[in-house]
Amino acid sequence: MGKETEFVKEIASKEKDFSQWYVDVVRKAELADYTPIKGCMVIKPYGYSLWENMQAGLDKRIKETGHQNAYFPLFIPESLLKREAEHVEGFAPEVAWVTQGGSQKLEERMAVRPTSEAIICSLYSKWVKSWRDLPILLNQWANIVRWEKVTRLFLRTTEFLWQEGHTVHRTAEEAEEETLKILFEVYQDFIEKELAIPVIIGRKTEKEKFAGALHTYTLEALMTDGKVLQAGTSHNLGQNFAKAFNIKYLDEDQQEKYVWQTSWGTTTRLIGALVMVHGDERGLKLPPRVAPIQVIIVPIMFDKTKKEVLEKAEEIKAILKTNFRVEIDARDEYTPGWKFNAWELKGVPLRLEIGPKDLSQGQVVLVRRDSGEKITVKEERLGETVEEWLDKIQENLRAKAKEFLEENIREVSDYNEFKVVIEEKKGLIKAYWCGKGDCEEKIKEETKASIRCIPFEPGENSGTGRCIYCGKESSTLVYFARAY
RNA sequence: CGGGGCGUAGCGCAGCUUGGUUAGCGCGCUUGGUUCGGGACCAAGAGGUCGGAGGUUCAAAUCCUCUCGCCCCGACCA
Repeated sequence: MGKETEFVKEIASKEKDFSQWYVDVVRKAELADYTPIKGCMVIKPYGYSLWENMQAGLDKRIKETGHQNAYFPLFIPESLLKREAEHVEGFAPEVAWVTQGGSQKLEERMAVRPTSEAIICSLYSKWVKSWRDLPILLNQWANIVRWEKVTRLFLRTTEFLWQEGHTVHRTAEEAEEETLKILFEVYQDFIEKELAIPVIIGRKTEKEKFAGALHTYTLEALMTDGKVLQAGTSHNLGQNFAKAFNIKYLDEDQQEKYVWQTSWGTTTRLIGALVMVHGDERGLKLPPRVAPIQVIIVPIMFDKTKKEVLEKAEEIKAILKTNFRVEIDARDEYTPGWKFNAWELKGVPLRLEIGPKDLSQGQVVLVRRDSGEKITVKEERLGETVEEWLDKIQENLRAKAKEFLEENIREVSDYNEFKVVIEEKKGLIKAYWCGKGDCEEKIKEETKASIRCIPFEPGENSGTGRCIYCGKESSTLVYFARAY
């Protein structure tokens, strides 16, 4: 590896200092940077372009499953936020308050939304009268503010971007069905297919669920440092908010009933996941489906042939542009080698080199970011080859991540072994749990590992075992890990 | 919010212990020229409220107090 790493002068070693590597990649790849405001980052054009591609993939799925976008206010009056007791208690420590408008002190202070259940439910109570008004299936793309004590680029910032869905249903079954539909058809499908990140799916424990929800489903992704990141959540709110906000409808049977609700969200945090799942010593590695630039053309410009090479590069760009996101790096002041490294750091999936030798032979050179594999392609086969290779890269990234995930799930039945594994190997541990919050808490205190989720698959694990902590007989097998 | 570390040119750092005239180095940047298939080279230049505020002193990047920010490890979270 020695010689390989010599190329990377700008970022810390992923092997030796993962945290610093992460920060370096985010900044040097120009995804984001710090700002004069504590805990708030700027998402730079390259990073924002990535986010836009991610938004498009999510938005498409959200709409395909019958939802519409809307936009609700940034501010939430304190009285509304306080309606649902568990909810306000959960968010209280991290709410930012507006107490003054201009020179006037406000009669009632307003929260800058830490999430929008309260404001949206207050409107739903106005909108819902009859069973014919249901369901309501809305999503909003918005910014959120949570006054976090410790922040990290993309992973935890004071202000962040997300989408939050808020739905209202007639029956409990319908709400549960919605919660699961979002989990699988929207989130899992998007994260695995577009981001090439495999996820572990399941239900959160009481301790870990959303404040105010009946229960929370989650998608957990494993980062290459062995810690997991919650990639998305889908909550079945039951009737908690319906009762707090008085959302009732008159049913066909002439009975007045409370509605059943869900909410669900994913955030710009997914960008952090992308970095930490696929990145390597040389920087970012972006899945082609969401990469802002899928093909970067680097012309090899000798004095005598510069003009012809550039013309050909433009011609190729024009052809590829109909199907792919492609750019030319024709900057005079950098050598090809420098450009190769720079675009690798930025994670561009495919590099296309074209020089005088290629010109004379009607070919170009293609190089994969994920494997380093290099081939020459005849010009007439370029379009199909690029398409094929982008697909292969997407699939390879997914397969690599999947392999890493599977290698790092370990079933453990002895608590001492648990401690050793979590400390030395990290990753996910599958173990039986008695269901008591006490055991969950003790394990977290002693090992820093939390229960990430209770997986769905009871079928194949219908056996029983002993709680990893107290030894009590249990049929609940759960995933533990240290998390971001 | 507790423990630790850091803050000096765009980036990475030296100088601080033991205060002293003009604050250095590498990369980057500007100009000119030669280059270009894996981070090119030569020459000449530009660039600093030493994170901020206050204090000690004839004199502060250096000593003292306060403060802001970032990173790491904990408690909290998407």
